[in-house]
Amino acid sequence: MVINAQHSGQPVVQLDEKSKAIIEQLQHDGRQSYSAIGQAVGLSEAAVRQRVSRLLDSGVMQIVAVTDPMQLGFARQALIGIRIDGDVVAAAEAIGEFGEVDYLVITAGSFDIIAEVICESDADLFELINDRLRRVPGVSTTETFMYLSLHKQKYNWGTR
Amino acid sequence: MVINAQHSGQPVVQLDEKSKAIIEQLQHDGRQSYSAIGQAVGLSEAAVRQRVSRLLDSGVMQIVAVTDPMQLGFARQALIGIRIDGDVVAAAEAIGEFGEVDYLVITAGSFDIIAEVICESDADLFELINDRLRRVPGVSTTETFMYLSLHKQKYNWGTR
DNA sequence: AGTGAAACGACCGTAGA
DNA sequence: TCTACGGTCGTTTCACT
Repeated sequence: MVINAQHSGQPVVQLDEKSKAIIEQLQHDGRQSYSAIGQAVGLSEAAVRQRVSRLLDSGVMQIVAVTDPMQLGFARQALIGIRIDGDVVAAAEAIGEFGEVDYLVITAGSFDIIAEVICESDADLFELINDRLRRVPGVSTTETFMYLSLHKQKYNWGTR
Repeated sequence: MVINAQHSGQPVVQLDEKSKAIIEQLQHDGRQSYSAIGQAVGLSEAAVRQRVSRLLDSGVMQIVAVTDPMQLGFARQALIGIRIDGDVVAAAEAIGEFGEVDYLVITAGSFDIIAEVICESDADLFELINDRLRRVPGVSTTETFMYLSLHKQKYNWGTR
């Protein structure tokens, strides 16, 4: 499941100030009414609606619920750096299948793949790494970085 | 800005099946109407609204717009592993101030801090790491993992 | 916590500039 | 791509369970 790749030739969307302002509004509250947004940015309700539809349809923006894993009892998070012998993409596909993996990138550097995992307990995390991750074809070594605290997390790209 | 910490004594919220189903709906489309959700999960519109309000007020869930940095011209993403001499938290605060940093965790392992950064160009990334990051008090060494491709990204925690 | 009903406001399609 | 305008549907409030 490749969502995006650098140098993929994807068109880069140029947003005007109005669209940036709309996105900014929706980053604070994704359920704001179109008319409220319109008032904030100086457009009619219908105009806001059209622009939001375009942003959603083109995939530039998504409006989704995000949950806090900690508050839901998923207390063990970690980043895992993985070195691969052989086909990195195939390994990435396989590792991406694990439900505990919520984020996976192929990287340049001393790791080929870095994945973020969310587990309920140390035991779950250990089982994932030891019993499943290390048995994925191509995985040679792994290095685990347990989260001690999450200091910053933001979603507001494209509107700075 | 500490969003969360392990062993922080935060109450863990127990969600029933209905609330999980509601979250699941909103993870697919954060602007779905309460009545549509109600039909999907078997509750009245008013009941869905009350539950969603509670989930939002308690901070368990957020409904936000997320954008695709690539499509907006932020083509250089990287994870940076950072080793700190001295006060890790102070360094984390300082590094978190950089606008290019969208994600920052304090970790156990061979890095003290791991940060995700999003830049428009290699030059921006280089400037960030060399001119600003390495001058943050306490930063001893850094290791950069450039993104080659993003294979998986999901937001649907708590509802598996 | 959940339901139901009525008033209000938001949303959606269409038409026109 | 914007505004204008009705019909329709969603949301809100309130009384009740």
